[in-house]
Amino acid sequence: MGRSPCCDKVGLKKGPWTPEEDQKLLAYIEEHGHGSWRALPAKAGLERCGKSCRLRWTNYLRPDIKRGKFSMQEEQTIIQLHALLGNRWSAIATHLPKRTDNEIKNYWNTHLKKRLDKMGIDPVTHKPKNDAILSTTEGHSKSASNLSHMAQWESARLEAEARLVRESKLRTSHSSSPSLQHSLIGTSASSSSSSAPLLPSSTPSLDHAWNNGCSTSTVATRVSDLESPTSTLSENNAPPIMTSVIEFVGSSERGTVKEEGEREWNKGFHEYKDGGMENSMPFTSSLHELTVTMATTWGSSTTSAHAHAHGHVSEEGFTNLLLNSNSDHRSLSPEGGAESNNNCHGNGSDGHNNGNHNELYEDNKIYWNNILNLMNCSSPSDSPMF
DNA sequence: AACTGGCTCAACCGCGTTTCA
DNA sequence: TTGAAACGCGGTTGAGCCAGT
Repeated sequence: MGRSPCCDKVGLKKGPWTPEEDQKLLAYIEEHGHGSWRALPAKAGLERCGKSCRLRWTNYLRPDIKRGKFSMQEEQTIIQLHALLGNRWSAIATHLPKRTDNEIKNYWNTHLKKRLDKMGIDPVTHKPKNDAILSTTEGHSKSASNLSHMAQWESARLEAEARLVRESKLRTSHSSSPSLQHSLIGTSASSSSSSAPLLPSSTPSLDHAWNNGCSTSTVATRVSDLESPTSTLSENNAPPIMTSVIEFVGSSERGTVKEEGEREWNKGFHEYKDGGMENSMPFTSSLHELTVTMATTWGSSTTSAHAHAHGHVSEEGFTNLLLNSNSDHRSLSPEGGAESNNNCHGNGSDGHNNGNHNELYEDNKIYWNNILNLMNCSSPSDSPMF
């Protein structure tokens, strides 16, 4: 289990990539796919380690990477997901199409963290720094403390999903075209990671492959909009996930995952309830009831509701939910916090630094409403486990 | 013009996980 | 079953840029 020795080799170049190196790497991958990263540098005529090549490709050269400023919506999504998932950048990147985990991580560290800090919110815990401010709103404090629980559950959920994806890959591979099959099996089954889909050797154009890869799958659904540059679940992307969900309904494998998840969520629910959050979250006494509740709650989204009616929801639902929660005026909590979404930690946030506690409190309140709404929406039934 | 300090982000490092012989 | 190799993730670094003095 030792460290990968690839970067220890003497004579390998480090540091910034030159345009010539980029060109070589691009040309090679366009023609052959990356295959084994380890073997790639030699084959491509690069004096780099495979790891460096992979990083350069995933973070910079890939054709589907969106560069430039983050939109406000993206910022909010990052903040909300960070509150739920912590520093799981690849998982966060899953929900931000065309952004790399590295980019998100950098953006968080250089912009968002500071912004939250200025707002008086601890960027690590997402709890208000000044507890006194919230002392009159015990519910929010409890919400804050329970958030870490939620994050743990979400982690468990993601892991369960990853298992599901892993299984689905194996399953779908039997019915997929050989090239895609190669692509799916060839990727790592790691929960949060997989390399970019391998390109069929006959693929004439890289862009073409990226744009059409999904269509060759048995899952014709194009969820390529959800593709995330680096990511894990995203790359395998929604299609495999959805496939697995569809295929596993009623199957024993799915049942296993479901049971696991059910136990976790039941456990979580009790902790959650003990924490006084039962009013903020549509937990119900039975999974069926929960599903129905969520389907009803999500009535505004046909897709989501439909998915819930079948007991599962794809990643897409979660992402859309995040994004929609920023733009529409759904009010899922009694306070209707979603209505104020757009200003709490976006552009307007910097205007709240002057120590006005009322304003700060309002900011925090809105902020937490957002997160709680998010949790409402991305709650258990969101998971394929259900 | 020169210096300084802060900021940004590409790239590296080290570790944990997964794969495979 | 085991251990080495390969891979991917998150934390960290440092070169380059820019604004302020």
